[in-house]
Amino acid sequence: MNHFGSAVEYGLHCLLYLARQDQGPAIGTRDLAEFQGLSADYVAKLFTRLEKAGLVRATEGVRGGFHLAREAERITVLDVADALEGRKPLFECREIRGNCILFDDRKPRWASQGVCGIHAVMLRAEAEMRRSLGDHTLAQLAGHVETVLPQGHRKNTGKWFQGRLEGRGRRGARGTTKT
Amino acid sequence: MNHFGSAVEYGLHCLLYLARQDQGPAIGTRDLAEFQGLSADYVAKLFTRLEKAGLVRATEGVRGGFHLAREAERITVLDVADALEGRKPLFECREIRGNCILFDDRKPRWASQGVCGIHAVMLRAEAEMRRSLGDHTLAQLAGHVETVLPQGHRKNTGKWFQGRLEGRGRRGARGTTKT
DNA sequence: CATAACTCCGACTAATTACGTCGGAGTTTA
DNA sequence: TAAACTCCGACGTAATTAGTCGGAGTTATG
Repeated sequence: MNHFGSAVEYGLHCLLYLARQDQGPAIGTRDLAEFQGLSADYVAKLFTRLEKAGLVRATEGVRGGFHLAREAERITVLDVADALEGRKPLFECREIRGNCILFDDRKPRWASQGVCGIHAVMLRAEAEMRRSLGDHTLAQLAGHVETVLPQGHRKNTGKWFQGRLEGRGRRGARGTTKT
Repeated sequence: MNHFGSAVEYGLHCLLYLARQDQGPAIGTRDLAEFQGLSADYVAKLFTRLEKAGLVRATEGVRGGFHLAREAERITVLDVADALEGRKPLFECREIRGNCILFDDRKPRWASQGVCGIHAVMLRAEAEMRRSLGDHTLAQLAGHVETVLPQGHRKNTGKWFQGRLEGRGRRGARGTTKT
């Protein structure tokens, strides 16, 4: 399976919407999910993890939703990945070194001293990967998206979320919009 | 789970033994496994993949076993990982872009043009990781091991494999050495 | 003040994947 | 000729991921 799963992908896509409208009102997870055709329950779950990691801040109640907890320039893709899937290593060393049949019974000290050479190579590769992810911020990504999308689309997106927000709390406005 | 699993780890450890004794006779998978306390069946399976990828060459029959197919300087950790677990990406883009609720029915061309920004970041990180793995060869790793291990140990290792080889083919020499 | 919408949170299920095992077929040496 | 080896794909089990469900607390509307 892939090292980064759907959680990271969904989370990043959602956070980009927050980054693009951060001075406005809070955005609800249900709206984010519906706008992108994702499972609302699942997105909600992801946001609780993002909040625990201190990347977003929730406001409760009917007009509630989420904001970024700090500027988009200071949230990296690496932060998001670690928050959502827990900092997991590329490779986990099983210390095969110590299994050598020649040490039957007790293994000598040098067999488990320092880091296994293979493990060291993997750690280095992992560090490179993390450095690369840490170099990209939500602000950069959001900026990129702006340049690619037609202007009209951005406007329509803003309107849709606005309309959604205004519809909230009104009795029966949602009814049975369960997917 | 980890991106690189036990297959890569076992495979690299085994290949290091081949690299360190490459001018000698072939080494059998059963011996490699037993020496390191691994499952013999599993190691055998890994070597069929390594052979398909052209990294090792088998010689059949009673005194059979494996050699590296080319010099240890020209086999990288990346080669081994790809051979054993198949070149799998860090991340697989599900093209969330195209799900936007505003395109109900047919999505515009620009929604799926080029690479998704998030995907691009992931691809970059993956490239960095692969570059790093591609920079390390079996020869380097084997050289490192030599500097760390006591001289006596290398000698004993050679002897053990030698002894194992000579014991082969003799009626009943192995008997029920099944683990 | 009561209701409906929201966030918040952990337990639960289903599908996929990694790891390891097994049994059979062909090859070579004692 | 028989025993040991490599070779090869199918199978089983355990762990992880993706997604669902139900319940508790908070806030605005009628």
